[in-house]
Amino acid sequence: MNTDLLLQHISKHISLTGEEEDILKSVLHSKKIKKKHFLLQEGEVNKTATFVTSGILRIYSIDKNGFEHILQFAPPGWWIGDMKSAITQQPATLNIDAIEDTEIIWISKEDLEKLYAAVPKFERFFRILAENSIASYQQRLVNNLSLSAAERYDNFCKLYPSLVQNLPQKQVASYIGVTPEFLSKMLSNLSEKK
Amino acid sequence: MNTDLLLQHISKHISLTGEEEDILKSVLHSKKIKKKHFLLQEGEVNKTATFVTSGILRIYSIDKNGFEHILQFAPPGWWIGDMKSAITQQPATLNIDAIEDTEIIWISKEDLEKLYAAVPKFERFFRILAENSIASYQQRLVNNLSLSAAERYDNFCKLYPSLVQNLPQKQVASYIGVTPEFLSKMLSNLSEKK
DNA sequence: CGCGACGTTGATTTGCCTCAACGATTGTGG
DNA sequence: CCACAATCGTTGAGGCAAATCAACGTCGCG
Repeated sequence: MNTDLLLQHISKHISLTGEEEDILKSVLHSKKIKKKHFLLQEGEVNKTATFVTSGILRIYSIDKNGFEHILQFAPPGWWIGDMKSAITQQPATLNIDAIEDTEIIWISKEDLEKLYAAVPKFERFFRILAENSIASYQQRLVNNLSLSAAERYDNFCKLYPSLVQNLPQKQVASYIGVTPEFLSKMLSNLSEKK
Repeated sequence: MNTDLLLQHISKHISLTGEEEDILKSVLHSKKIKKKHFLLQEGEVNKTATFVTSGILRIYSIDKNGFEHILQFAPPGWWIGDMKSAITQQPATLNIDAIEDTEIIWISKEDLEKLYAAVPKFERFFRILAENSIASYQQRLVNNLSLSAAERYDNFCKLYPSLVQNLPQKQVASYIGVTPEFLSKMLSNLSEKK
């Protein structure tokens, strides 16, 4: 298991002794998820904290008409999960699958509680992580409420330049909240204006 | 200062000794905010954690055309803040003001750090708080991406029945993401169908 | 090779917005 | 306590951004 990226990510917010690092490593597991395969499906319970080390995951809901709405992409270095299900241990309403072959590191909810007990510093780490996540959800909401589709697209490109290159266009459309057809027309209008 | 509601709220997630409670109380301040007055304005830095004990606050952005978009209401028992500004200590892009006369308890960022150092349990408390907040932002985003205006209104009424009673209709419109005119028409259509 | 996912383009529809005018209610200063 | 302004909700006419539906070309992959 390649824990380099995870340890590097953690060390940005808290510093661990060798011993604490060992405790952490004792609860880590790794897993590979093939393209289009699920890490979590609506109805299952989200029982782990998940960190992406390679590839890309996405988390999305499926509405009553069968359309997907992407909440977040998780490239390497990102955490992902259905938070409501993780907290309540009730069935998830969100789905997580792999856009390309992906590797993750995961920690079970039980082990995470043990980790908090053994090394309280991790409470701090995940607090900081969660607060950063709130900040980006607040921003995302503001954007959805106040920007036009073209502006949301622009914003997405600036925020995730590397993702835009690697994602099918319809995934970007689903993230910014428009139909694939509309995004296609928007982009062709945009390029002919130049 | 009336700390009952706050202590009760905290005790749902962690339990404090008498001594720890005293340490907490030593960093608490209270403040009254009159209706329509600001707690935080775009451009200022969010330097405190804020807990509402009476009244209602709202947090919102103002777009380039001058329209307000409400991210959250905070009735008694809720925390509120511009998370990005609180983390980075950069100027806020969000505004917080009082919908009615309101009382809050606040903790400065510096004191909060001291509190974390003195009583690490509070890292846990705010981690749990933040994770719950993420869960509701995820749900809010799903709703905004997948529901019609009427469905979002319905949802809001079910989620915050007491708020719907006490808020001016235009505030609800701003929260669910429609114009006041449209919400008005929606509601009159809805009632004539019955 | 052939199938299925993806992107494109066009015609049409629609959910929601804009602008404007008008009562009703609230609140505030004289 | 009244007069006036400000805010709020309502209603209507018209407009626009984005959705819908359908048809078609293309490419990557099994």
